[in-house]
Amino acid sequence: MSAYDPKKIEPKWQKEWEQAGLYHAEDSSSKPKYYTLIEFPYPSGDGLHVGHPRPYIGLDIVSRKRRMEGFNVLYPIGWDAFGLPTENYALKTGKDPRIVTKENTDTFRRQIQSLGISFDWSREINTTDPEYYKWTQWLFLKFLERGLAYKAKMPINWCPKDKIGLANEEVVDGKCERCGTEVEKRERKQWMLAITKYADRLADDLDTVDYPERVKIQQRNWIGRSEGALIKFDDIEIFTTRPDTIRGATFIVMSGKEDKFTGRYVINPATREKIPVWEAEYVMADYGTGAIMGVPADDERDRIFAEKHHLPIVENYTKAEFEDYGKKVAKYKLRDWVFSRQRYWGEPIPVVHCGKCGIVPVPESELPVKLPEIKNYQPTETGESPLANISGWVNTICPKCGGKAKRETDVMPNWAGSSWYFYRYCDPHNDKQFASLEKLKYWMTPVRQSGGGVDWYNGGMEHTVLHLLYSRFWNKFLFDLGLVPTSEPYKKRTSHGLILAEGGEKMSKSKGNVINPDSIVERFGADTLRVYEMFMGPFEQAIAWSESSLVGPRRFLEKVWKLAGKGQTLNIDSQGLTLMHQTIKKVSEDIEAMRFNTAVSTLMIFVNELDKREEISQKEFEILLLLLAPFAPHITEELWSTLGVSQNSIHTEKWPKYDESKLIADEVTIVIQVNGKVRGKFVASANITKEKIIKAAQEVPEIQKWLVDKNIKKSICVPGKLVNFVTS
RNA sequence: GCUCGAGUGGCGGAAUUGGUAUACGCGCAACACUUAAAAUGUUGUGACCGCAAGGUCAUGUGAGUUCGAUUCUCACCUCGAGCACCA
Repeated sequence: MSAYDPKKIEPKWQKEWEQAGLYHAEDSSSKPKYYTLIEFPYPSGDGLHVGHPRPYIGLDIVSRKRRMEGFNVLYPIGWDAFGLPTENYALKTGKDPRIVTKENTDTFRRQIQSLGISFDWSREINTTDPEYYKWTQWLFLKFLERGLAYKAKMPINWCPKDKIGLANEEVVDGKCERCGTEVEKRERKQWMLAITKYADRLADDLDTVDYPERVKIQQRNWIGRSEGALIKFDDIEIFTTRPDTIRGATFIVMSGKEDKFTGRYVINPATREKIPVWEAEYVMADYGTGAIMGVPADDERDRIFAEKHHLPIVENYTKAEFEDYGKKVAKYKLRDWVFSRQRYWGEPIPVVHCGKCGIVPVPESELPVKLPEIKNYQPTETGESPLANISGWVNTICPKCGGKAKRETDVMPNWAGSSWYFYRYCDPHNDKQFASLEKLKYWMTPVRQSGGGVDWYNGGMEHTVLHLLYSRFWNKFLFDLGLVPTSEPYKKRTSHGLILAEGGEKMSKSKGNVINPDSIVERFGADTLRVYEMFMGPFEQAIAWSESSLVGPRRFLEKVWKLAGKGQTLNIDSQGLTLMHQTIKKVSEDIEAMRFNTAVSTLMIFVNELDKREEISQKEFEILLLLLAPFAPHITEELWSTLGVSQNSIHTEKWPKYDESKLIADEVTIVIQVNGKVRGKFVASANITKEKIIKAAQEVPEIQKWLVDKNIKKSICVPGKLVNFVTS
């Protein structure tokens, strides 16, 4: 038998799978559907690093298992390619961002394809493709049409030296990242999306989805709903979440720069007493009404304030019914979404400004409003987008009156394209609609459980607030218009941990510690990289890369390869049978719970056991290959093809089932404890009774010295596991 | 400051309806094969005491509950993530 050579078999099978269309999702099928989704990458100029594939491999394993379980699986990929780094690169080099994006996506595609991820490449999308952003613009017009997109004055970060607006990310310690100048706030009219209109539903509907609890908590905290009451103390209206404590209110505090008494008094409507009005820093101007009632007996901060300034504290007051004094309201931390950027590399906002007609949407027939090709990507000195310099593009005619008009020069934030990309995957080549309702219904309507949307969405913890919330908001809006079939976009959400550099630091080009998967594939093979990334630690935890640990998974695959050359037998003894069924059960369950690390170790134990034997049965080897196939798709396909049991790809074979009755071993080891300490053990048949265990345990020679001259006060017995003698 | 996580061998980690702590892997050591090395294989590998048999200690620290605690309760320490005075 030849040696295991991943360089020979991996490209061969990748080509074959692609030609056979093995991973193409079918838009109609007699099989039940399953939609697995990873966050589509931003194709940065740094190329792929070994952290990128971790989530792709994780959901690839789930997707491959689902196919083997008989599902019609949609596992797509694309590129979230608008955004700052590419634009800044263009600014520096003068290179067209389209070219840069093309180069970067070509690199990413080649690298991802070398890993054998079962993406359906026929559905690849790119947010910077006019055929794609046409629909991003169309969706924006829907928001405009329904009054949810509006213009408002909002502050932006302004660098007075560079004369450009800065993203938060470009402001470091209040200074411009490039030149170090102190950043100023400047008011600008900005496009806004009214996400706050959906605040209640975004919070409430978290109860209907399967997200990790900490993700739900973060979303709820971000929305920040608090229910309370508005109460008037004369002309000052305050907001409180504890209106029942009003009889304990002995002062009013308004937002201010420092603690000071205003000289004013107002009447507490509950007690009819005159109370002082103060100003203090601890009251926030933009939350609630910017004023609170001070209840020092009930609120810690109010008490500290009262003690500091010798204000009265009333301890024993009676609870009030707030309806008598105020009205019930809910307040939110969530603010409307600033939706415009004064930049180039984004989707143009498809409206024109007409002197006569005002803001006029670009008609659907004229979409997409294409980004013009330009030479200079520098924003204008007035803070407008570089697009404002292209007079041939800016000057247009009003679609309504035919008079002279100017195009909007702001573009959308890069959250826009990622707020709806998962619909496009369902119908990626549709030139009539962003996606047909029929196809959305097929892919996003639940098959078995309640709740709808993408069946399983995995992403990074860094996106659990903004991206998740924004896309849920778009989904709810489109659901209300009857354009999408479910009120929530994702049924189940999980997250993965970062892969850090060997020293535990984040990988970045600037630190020079980026590990490129190409070199790993070259030296160890894609299957080894895949198994290693799954084996290295818990999937949802951040973990440091370790070059020296890669040999473990490689040795494991070598062992699997060698098993194919072992002598064969038809017999499996009962111990072997038990191990095989236990392995099926454990690997199946671990994949569902994303415990990939223990799934791999279970497979290693199985392989070690088979490796010890002179002969193995074909059945055991088949089961091993089937269970390993989602983790290491190339080596298993190669070995499967030489086995000759089937003409099919292993990836379309049936996922093994375990037999409940075979899980329990005939014999078990019973641990003997004396006063809670392990003193010995013995082997007994699995169905031995308690009485027999206790009797047999006392007869074990090494136990007797611990029992001599002692009275056994109590014997505790866990059948099949343990016995504990408590002595006096 | 608040909230949520997490602390287990030399290293990554495993084990929870409370029941053999350290699975699996890396590393290390010895041996086999080899002229030699690599690769591979075999054996060993928590700490301490002991010639050995064996014993004692050990899951961040200290208490508690229990026949029995990595797992449950309380207090504290350290690290990480998120949020910024949210009434």
